[in-house]
Amino acid sequence: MENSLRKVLIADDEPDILEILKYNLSNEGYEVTTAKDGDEALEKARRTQPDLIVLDVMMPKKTGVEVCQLLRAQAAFKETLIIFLTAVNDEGTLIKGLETGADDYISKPISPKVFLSRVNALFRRLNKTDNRILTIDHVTIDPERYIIKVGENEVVLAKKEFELLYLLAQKPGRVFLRNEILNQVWGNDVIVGDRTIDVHIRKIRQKLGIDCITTVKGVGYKFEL
Amino acid sequence: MENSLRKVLIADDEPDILEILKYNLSNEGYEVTTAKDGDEALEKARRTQPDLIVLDVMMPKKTGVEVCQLLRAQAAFKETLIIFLTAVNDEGTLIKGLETGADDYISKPISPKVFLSRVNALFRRLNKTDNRILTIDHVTIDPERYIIKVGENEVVLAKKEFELLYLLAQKPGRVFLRNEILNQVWGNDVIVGDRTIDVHIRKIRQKLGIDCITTVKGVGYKFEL
DNA sequence: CTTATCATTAAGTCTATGTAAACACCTGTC
DNA sequence: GACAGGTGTTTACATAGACTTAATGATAAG
Repeated sequence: MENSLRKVLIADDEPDILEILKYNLSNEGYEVTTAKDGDEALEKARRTQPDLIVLDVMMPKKTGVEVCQLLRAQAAFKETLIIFLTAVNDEGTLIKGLETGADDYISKPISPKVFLSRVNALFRRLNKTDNRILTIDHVTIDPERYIIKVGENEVVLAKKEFELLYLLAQKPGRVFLRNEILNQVWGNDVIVGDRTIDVHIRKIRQKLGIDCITTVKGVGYKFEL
Repeated sequence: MENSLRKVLIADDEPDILEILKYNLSNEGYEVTTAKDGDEALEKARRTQPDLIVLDVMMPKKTGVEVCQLLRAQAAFKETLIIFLTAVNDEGTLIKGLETGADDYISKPISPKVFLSRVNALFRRLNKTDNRILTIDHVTIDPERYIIKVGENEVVLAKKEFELLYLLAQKPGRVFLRNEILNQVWGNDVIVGDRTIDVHIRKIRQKLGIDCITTVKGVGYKFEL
C-alpha cells in the first residue's frame, strides 16, 4: 500500500486477539489503537478519528452493534469503515449489526491472513471511489486541486458546489436523492432550507455552461452528459 | 426479498381475531393463512413459508414465544418477519419474546387500522433495499437511474408512474389489487379517488408505446408482455 | 339489457423546482 | 476598523408539469 498512514481502531475484550491483530496490522503499516470495551471504543474513536474500526460484537459496557449505531449517528463516522468480529453462533445479532451500517464482518476464530486481506480489500474499495480524478467524456473533475475541466476550459467551483458535483459524477446516470445529497455533502446533522440544494445545482449548471445535471422531479438529481 | 410475494400467517386461539385480521389483510392484497395454536402455527409456517408471521403470545399447545424460538432456530426463518400480539399486562413474556428475535409487537386490543399500518410499515422497511434492475424481455427498468428502456428507446416516466410500473414489473403476470397498488405506491394513509390509478396506468401505456399492462376487471392490473 | 367497472379526455389543483435577490458570514487588505 | 470580494444560505416569488378530479364514453359480466 501507499505511504499514507491508515488509522485503525480495534475493540475486543480478549487481550490475545487485540495483540494478534495489532501486531499484524502494524506490520502492514497501519497505525493501530486498541480498546477493551464499548465505551472505550467510542471514546478513542472520537479522539483518533480512525479510518477503520474493528468491533467485537460481544463486549462489556456496550456491544459492538450499539457502538456502531452510536458512531453511525454522527456525521464524522458516516464514511468510516466498520468491521464486526463475531462468533459463529451469533448470527441474529450480526444481521442486526449489518443493518446498522457495518461494511463487513469476520467470523471468529480469526485467521490473521484472512483478516489482513479483508482489511486491505476494504481500503482498496474505499480508495477507488474517494480521491480519484473523474473523467466523464470531455469533463474532468480533479478533487485534489478542486478544478473542473470542460473541454479545454478550466472552471472554478466553490467548495460545496464542487463536492456536490463530485458526488453526482461518481456514478453518472444514477439518481441521488435530496436526502442522500444532504447527508454526503452537508453531513446528516446539518439542517438547511429546502432551496439550498437547488441554488447550488443552478450555480454548477451556470458555471459549467453545459447541460449535465438532470432533475428527476420528486426524486433527486443525476449527472449525465 | 420479493416485494410482491406477501404471504402472512396469523396464529391466535380466538377465532374472532383471526377473522378480523384475515379480512383486513386480504383486502390489502396479502395472502393469509391462519392457525389456532402453536403446533399448527409451526406446521403451517413450514408448509407455506410466509413472509410475515403474526403470533399471539398466549396460545394453547405452544406459546408464541416458544414458536418464535423454534422458528428462529431454523435457517429458513432467519429473515422472516415475526410480530407478537400481546395483552397489555404481559410485558415480562414480551421482553423475552423480543429477545428471541421478533421484529415488532402489537398490544391487544387491536385496532385493525393500526395493525394494518404496522404490517405495511414492516414490509416497506424491508423493501428499502429493493433496488435491483428489472429486465423483462426487451424492457429494462432501472430504479437507480429512474429510466425505462424499451428496446433502444429511453422512456422517461414521472415519479408515481415509475413506481407503479416498477411495482407491477416485479412480478410479471401476477395481478395486483387496486388496494395493494395504493398501499405500495401512495402509502396506506393517503386517500385518493377511484380513477387516479387508471389515469396513471394510461399514461404508462401511452409513454411506453407497447401493450404491457393488462386490466383484470374487478380485480386489478398485471404487467405482461 | 342493465350495471358495474374501466378508459379516455380535459380540465383544475397543487407541489417541487427554478430563479433572482438579499442576507449573513468569513477572509484578507488597506 | 472599514471595506471588498467571495461563499453559503435563506427568502420570496414564478412556473412547469405532476398529480388529481370530474365528466363522459366504452366495455365486459351477469
